[in-house]
Amino acid sequence: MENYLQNSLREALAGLGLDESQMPEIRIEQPRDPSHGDAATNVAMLLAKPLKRNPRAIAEELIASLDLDVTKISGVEIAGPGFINFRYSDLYLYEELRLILNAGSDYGKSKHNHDIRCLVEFVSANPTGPLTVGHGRNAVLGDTVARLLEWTGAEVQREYYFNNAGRQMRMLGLSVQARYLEIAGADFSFPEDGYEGNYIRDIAEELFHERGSELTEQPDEKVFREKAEEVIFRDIQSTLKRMHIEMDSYFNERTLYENGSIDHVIRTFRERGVAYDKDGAVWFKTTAFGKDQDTVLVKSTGEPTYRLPDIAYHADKLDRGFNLCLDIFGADHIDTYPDVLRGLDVLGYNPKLVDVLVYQFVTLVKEGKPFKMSTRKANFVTLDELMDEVGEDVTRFFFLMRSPNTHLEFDVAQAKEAGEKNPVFYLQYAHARIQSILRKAGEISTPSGEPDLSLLTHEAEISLIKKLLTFSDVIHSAAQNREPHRLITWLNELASAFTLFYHDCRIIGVDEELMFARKTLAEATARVLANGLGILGIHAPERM
RNA sequence: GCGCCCGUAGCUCAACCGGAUAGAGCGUCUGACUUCGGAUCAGAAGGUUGAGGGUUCGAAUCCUUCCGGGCGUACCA
Repeated sequence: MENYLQNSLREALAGLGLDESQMPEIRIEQPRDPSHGDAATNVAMLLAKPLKRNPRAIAEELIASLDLDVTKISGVEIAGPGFINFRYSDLYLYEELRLILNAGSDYGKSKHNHDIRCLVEFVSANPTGPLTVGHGRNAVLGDTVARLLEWTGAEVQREYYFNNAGRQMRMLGLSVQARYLEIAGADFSFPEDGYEGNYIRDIAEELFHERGSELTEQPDEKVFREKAEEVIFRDIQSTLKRMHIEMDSYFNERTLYENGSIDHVIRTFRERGVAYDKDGAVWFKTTAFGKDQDTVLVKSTGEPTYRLPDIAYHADKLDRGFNLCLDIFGADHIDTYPDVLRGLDVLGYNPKLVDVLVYQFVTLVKEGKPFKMSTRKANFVTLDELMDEVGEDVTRFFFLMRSPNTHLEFDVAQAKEAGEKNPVFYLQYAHARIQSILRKAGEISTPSGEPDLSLLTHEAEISLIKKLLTFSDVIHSAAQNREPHRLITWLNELASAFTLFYHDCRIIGVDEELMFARKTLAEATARVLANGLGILGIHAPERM
């Protein structure tokens, strides 16, 4: 419909003597106020300045030369400072409504991004502890944006990037070793910066159970580190699975050392004159790109900083043929990714193929006070604990309902009493209620053949249909902006439009032709609710 | 200090690329069907969009100054 209106307007403008260069961008939007029609454009206002004419006069001429199909558009009017408002014809609405049920679980899918091969990198927590509510936002955002992209036709791969070497992992191994020695009754000293969580003790106990005290003489922490990694990764994967997140691939940072990518980056940087040695370290000349300071790529100890493998990793993704690399980052990484982009540019890759979704942090509130989370200090609430309390659906919903760009306040106590207050139930309830009605209505015989949808003339029926028809638009806009909360807002509006219909229009107990038509509308609504909840990774229940 | 993000109703948040009278939920108050699920619905109260200035037909949205909060500004990740 949007395309249709744009094309018609473009033709009309051409008819007024405008050539390509004068043609403004024709945007069709949905007016906030339904009395302004179903679609509107501001082209006349955009033309007012270049043509030096009154926008309303332009709009009038434009309308006069518009040639619109009456089976689609039933009315056009000029309003306000020069908006042109269109009203859809009922015939068009009935036709589109029929398409919803034909498309079924595919309804809402589009091909907007059919040319995109995207790798979404998210979670990417190193295996030093269980996933916490701090990781939750990342995990759910990444997965949902991936789903949104899939619904707009993109090919998507979900990847988890991790590093199982380095200081933190060593510390983890030492922590487990200390607990193991403690359990075995041997001398031990807990490392100063060790991991204090109870899960460390659990891992040590598991190890003791399997191997007895034969490991007390181990010279280093290797065995313990490897065991910890194995157990923690298993735990992380089960948490993800519980959240309906399935990774397609796991990428170990070590690969980049083994296949020479890291060396290649350094070598190329030196050749291009953007890397140099100073004080025993290798530096990236980021001042040349407008940064205050140059950045260390390889420390004087010979160990690279995380930026170097990051650059190599992104080059690797592009080498694998993806034309969109989407990273899901917390606000603390906001300053690091420009270095990656610059690095890619130096290497000859197109940095525009990398896109970063930066989300603001989750503030954990405990007993009314903000609470600083730390995996090492064991100050955290795990995602599993959260799901035990409020369930998987509420957990996902919670992380999606707000714009990634705003801080998310997470009050533990409030989440626990979430129950009825939680808006996710409003959506699920609407779906369950429709299913209940359909079950009851199914026991009553309906006329055979196609329903006569033209019987749907009530205001509540019409506005419900109109709402349904904007489903794929909202998916598209949520995908393009990487903002899943838009879909939630929209689903709330849909559920609300349905409830209005439910209160005004009975399905059971009216004339059987009308019942058939209304049943069809209810079915279409349930379909769209289920599809929408599915994108959010939330269950659409038959009963509650 | 510098950089990025944020500031909207009592609270938590919306507002699609600058559009028409800034909207929801929770909370508060007043009401509603003897039939399809009351986990519902209708209505009321609640706002100088942090403050000032600017840009234009039009600003919560863009620019600028200030105030307040978060994050970063490591040879940590």
